[in-house]
Amino acid sequence: MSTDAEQERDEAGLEGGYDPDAVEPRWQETWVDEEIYAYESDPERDPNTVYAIDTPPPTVSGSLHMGHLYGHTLQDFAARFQRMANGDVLFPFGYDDNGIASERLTEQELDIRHQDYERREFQELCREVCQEYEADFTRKMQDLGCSIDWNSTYKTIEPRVQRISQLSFIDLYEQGREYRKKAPAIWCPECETAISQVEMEDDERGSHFNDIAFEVASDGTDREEFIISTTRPELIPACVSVFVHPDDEDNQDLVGETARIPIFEHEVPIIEDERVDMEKGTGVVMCCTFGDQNDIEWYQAHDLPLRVAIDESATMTDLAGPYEGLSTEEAREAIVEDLDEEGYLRDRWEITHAVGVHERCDTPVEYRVSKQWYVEVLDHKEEYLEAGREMDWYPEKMFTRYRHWIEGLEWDWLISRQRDSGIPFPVWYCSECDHEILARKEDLPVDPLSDEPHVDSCPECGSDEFVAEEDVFDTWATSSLTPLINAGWDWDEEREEFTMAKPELYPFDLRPQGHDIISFWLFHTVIKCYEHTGEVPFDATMINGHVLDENREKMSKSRGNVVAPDEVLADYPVDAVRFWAASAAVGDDFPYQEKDLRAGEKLLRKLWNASKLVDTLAPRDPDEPDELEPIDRWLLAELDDAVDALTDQLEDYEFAKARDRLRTFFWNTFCDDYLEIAKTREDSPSTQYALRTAHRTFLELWAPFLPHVTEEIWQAVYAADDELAETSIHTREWPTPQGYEADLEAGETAMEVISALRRYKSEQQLPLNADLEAVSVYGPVDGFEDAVQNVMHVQELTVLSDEPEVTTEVASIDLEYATLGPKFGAKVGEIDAGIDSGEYEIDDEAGVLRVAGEELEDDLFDVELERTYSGDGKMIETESAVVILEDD
RNA sequence: GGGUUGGUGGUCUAGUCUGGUUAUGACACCUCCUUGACAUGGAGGAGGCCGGCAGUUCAAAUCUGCCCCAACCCA
Repeated sequence: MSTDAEQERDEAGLEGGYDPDAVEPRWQETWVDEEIYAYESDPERDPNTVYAIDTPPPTVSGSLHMGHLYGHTLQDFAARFQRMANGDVLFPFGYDDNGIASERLTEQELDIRHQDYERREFQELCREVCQEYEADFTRKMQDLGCSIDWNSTYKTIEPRVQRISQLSFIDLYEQGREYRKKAPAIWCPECETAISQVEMEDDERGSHFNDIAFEVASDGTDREEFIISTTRPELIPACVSVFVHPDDEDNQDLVGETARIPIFEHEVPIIEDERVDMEKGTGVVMCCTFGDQNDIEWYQAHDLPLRVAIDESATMTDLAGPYEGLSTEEAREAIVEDLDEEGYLRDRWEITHAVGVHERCDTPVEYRVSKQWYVEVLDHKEEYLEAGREMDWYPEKMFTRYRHWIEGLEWDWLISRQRDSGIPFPVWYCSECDHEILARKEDLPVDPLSDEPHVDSCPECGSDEFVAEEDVFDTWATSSLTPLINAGWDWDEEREEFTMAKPELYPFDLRPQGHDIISFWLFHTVIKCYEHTGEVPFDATMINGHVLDENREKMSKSRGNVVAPDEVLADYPVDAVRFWAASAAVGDDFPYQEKDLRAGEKLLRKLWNASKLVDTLAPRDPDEPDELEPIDRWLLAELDDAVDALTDQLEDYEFAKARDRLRTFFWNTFCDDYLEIAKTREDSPSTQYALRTAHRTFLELWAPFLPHVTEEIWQAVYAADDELAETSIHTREWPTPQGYEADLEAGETAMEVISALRRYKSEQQLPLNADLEAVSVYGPVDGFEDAVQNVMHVQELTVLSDEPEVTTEVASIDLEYATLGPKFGAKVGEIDAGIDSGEYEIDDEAGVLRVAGEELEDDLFDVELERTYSGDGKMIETESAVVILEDD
């Protein structure tokens, strides 16, 4: 395989056009085969010299989408730049395959039910099914040309990660940061598990508002009944009280009375509470076990009883009497019908409203009281906020999202899930006294359902009967541990402490993350790792925006505007896609645009063709002459500036700025200006040296953005005959400024003069290589005379030491407002007026401008002269030169 | 409903934190040109009251307030 590739590489030259279809897959394969991006750990290595990325693992059961492509491409820009600039880079890859999504995938693929299998068996099946998906995902990722170290991968379902997850649980437990408690929790009746707040989202659903009459059972008021409005009549059997707002004068008479529930006949108190929304319905509301979060708050605040009418699968319980066994939907219809029949239903109309649903299955959630495990977070909000402050945020403004999320936290983190697969809690309970028995760290990973606890009897009560914890961890409890997984965190039995196999990686340099999941994935990772290590796990976090469609609208399956990476890559080179990916400022959403991809393709061709030209103009490895000529020194000095600017921008993750800076400098300055001049100077050793230096540097500077085309050209032109690991452009040192000094003003002026002459030819409809008879230049172009003369085909070029015969008059006066304003303040208006009306005097002797009774020093104004040329030929003015053309 | 971020030629955008009078570039459009690589190239041109309204200031795309629109997060 690799010999084929090597052979092809040797044969590759710069003949013909650039063929990305052939070149890109060839390099992708070679890079992977020869492990160009492999990271070799050295625990002794100075952490400051390693650049490590903590890549959040994608859910493998989903297909690769533009978000994956974009996110990983951004990371790759950073990885490739850092690898060149600093040397050691870890760019790992993980697969998140222990979530509900993977379980469902396995069930579908194999047409099985997880309930029919033992937990370990089912996990084994999950692993098998996911493996195929992972292989496919890996192939697609490799097609993106990212410099991932494919030796450093992990799966969240693998035993090593299970062990780390369980270690994490035990460590937090021992620190007293976890507790098990019976409390209301958000519940998905479809998945039959508790879920956390972040897994619930709002969805607009059609429903009915029902006005239902409740009788007053006590006699403290004249009223015999009142009306409540509800969208969930099936909760009537679960009603435990009725609430009225303290400011609600119309209904004050009800407070303190007792209501009788229709059909079910049980009686409940009427209580006042300011959480009632007076604007909604009649202002009287029922409180049930549980319709929404308000019900939970009331239950806790007013010490109300529980009436559980809905079970874990959303089926009515015996409390619902005749409706027992019905689903909530069936019960809703049946109850409404019966209420209507008995005269309690007073009105009913259709509405749409926001319903909380489980994001995985879109099922409306219930609230259920159950015993669950929680991680305490509310008491450490300040510390987590401080951890966020310690990280560098790119862009900075994203920190506010993190801050607001933490400030708004109201629940501790619920980490137990009632699933049959997933990573089990390493816990048993004493069947007598409910004492918690945790597994020993050295025994992990364990599954309490098939493993025995390490004690024979309960240390509390001596009982020898144990009940295994059946619950498994929330996915985030595992996927929040990726920095620890990547660094090889583990419990060292002998030293009795946590250790890391690759301590030099931690804390990681960069954490990439989509802006929509800062609040859970990033947040959970920060707090978990912080609690385990006492350190913030990342130095910096880079928040990427979303890829929108061509009309700047969000891509979604329902809208049918999703663009698949496969389709894009079938039409465009990966390097062109990367060029597009670099177009947006990090953090901004940006549209998928074919025109940007075409612009990328054009750049690849330009780079290829310019390389071909350079190859014909100069030998590949010329010696540096003792003295560089001005035009060549000028180019290299400009190149130094570009290297400087680019290095800073890439360090700050300003990929869009770096891309534009480099493109402009390469295309306009190097190709349009310098290469045209170089064509006329190919025999000059100075130019040969500058051409090659610039060309090599350009390839290196482009390498993080365009890894394939730069490697192809580099190997064809410059690489020695050696191992690819030694010769790849991607393992080279990032360029540094060489300290060239040049007369930048003269260079700039010369380019202006050339532009002016080009414009003249264009206006005269002349070919650009047409001869010009005689040109005179007045302006600083020292050392660039030959360049101007040769490239513009000027037969006779004269540099004037004095201004040409012109009559001048003042055309306008430009004021330096930046210094004038602070100095003269309100007087500026008068000064402006004086100049406009011509009431001013320029004193050339003293170098001052007298206007509006003030004397302005010469640094405060610029006189723009209108020149009228009276000699032979045509005069062209540029910013800092005057050009005279005689051409008849 | 609350918060955050953004709104700049036809399209995408730079500039906004740190106010300074000609608002950046690319794409599309029009005109012209076979430069020793690239016509998938090159030169030039037209096109913007910087979302709206007020305010601060000698001066506002930039600062302040209100409003409109969009996205995201949270209810």
